[in-house]
Amino acid sequence: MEYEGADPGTVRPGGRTARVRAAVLRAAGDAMAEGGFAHLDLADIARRAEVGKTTVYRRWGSVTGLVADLLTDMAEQSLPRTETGSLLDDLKANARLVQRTLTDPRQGALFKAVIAAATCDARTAQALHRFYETRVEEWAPCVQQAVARGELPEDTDPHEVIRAVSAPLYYRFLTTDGHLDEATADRSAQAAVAAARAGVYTRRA
Amino acid sequence: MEYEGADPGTVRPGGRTARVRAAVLRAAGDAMAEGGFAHLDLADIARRAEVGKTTVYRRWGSVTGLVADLLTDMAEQSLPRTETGSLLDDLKANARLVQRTLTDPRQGALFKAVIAAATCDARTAQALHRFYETRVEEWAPCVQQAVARGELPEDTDPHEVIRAVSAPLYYRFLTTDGHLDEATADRSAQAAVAAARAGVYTRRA
DNA sequence: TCCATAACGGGACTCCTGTTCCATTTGCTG
DNA sequence: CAGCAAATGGAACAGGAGTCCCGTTATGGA
Repeated sequence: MEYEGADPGTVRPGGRTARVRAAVLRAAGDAMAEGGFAHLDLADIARRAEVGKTTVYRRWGSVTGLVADLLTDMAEQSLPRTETGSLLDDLKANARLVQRTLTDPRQGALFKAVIAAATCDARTAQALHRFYETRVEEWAPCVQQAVARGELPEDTDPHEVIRAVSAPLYYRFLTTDGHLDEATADRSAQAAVAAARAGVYTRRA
Repeated sequence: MEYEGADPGTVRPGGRTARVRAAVLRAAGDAMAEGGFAHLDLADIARRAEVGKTTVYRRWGSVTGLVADLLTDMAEQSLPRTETGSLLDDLKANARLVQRTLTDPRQGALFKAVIAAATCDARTAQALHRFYETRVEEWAPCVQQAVARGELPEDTDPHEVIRAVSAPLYYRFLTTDGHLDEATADRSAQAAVAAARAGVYTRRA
């Protein structure tokens, strides 16, 4: 009577298991970028990954489960952050990074699909939240430095400022057909700085 | 040889056809609010609406097509706007309206599903864009009045300001698990005002 | 190196989504 | 109010997504 509840892939995570996971996650990303969330089919992903259909169903169970795993994988690979010494420039760099990501054909489609998946399943939503939490955490220091330099009020919430930079870009990305250009990215950084300076993001406000 | 390309429901839009459309759209809204976009099944919607499954497939064809129709229907029913004479108060009212909508269990789930559907299909995305365009258009006047009063720079883009109010709320709604409260709504209004005053949303900026 | 078994892969099977056909109902027009 | 055809609805059908079974492969530990 062993532990039968152990998820497949957790007892022997190395070798073939790891290769299969990498291939499937890659294939899932490709499929989402090409067809979007709705047309996603686990059998097709298995074919792309040159892996048995049964394996995909056994290890991930559903499309949303697979996306959740993909998101935890994405959260682990972090991107380098700039460090210019100026809050506005740092936030502009962040905004342009987001803008480039969402504008890129493959990445943009991928993010759309991932967001769609997260709205359909609680576990996937948690994975998405964690992904953005790590991204926000990575960029928070540049706000903290601005606070230390006296550019911003003492009790400014760094996370809120970083989120304020991304928010307009994602909002445009999802709810308008206007294209996201660099000027838009710069505006969102400027807006975040203006609001932060005005003390909107202080914790006690 | 008549016009065979005419979509079903367009030649005799009255009577039964209209009743069927209303029943199906209502059922679609219910289904989306309950199960989310992924578990959406046209046969189930037909059952809820007490309508033949064939009818739903013939008139709307797919889940995304149905959502697109639902969105044009939603865009037509407009909500009343406040008129307080103060930009900040107007925008706070707008922000709280959005916050209440997204927080409401049924409406919130519905919007999640609708956004998910829009990421999967170009036609549905267009319908979603038009929906937000009309909403933004409705609220733009209060920004224009603020410009007229001299509260904001001359060439401020009113649409951008309204979008700036909603953006943080939607961003939180989709990418974090933090709950949307009135304080958050007020902050987004304050941030929009601060940025607008700083001239971030002027057209030539 | 060798063994126990975790993990994979193929194929058959089931159920459900979406399509097609045709009879019936019911708007619209004269 | 009468008739034509638009629109609906039921039933049968087809195709594909997801499950199950069991033999095969190869991992991790001794």
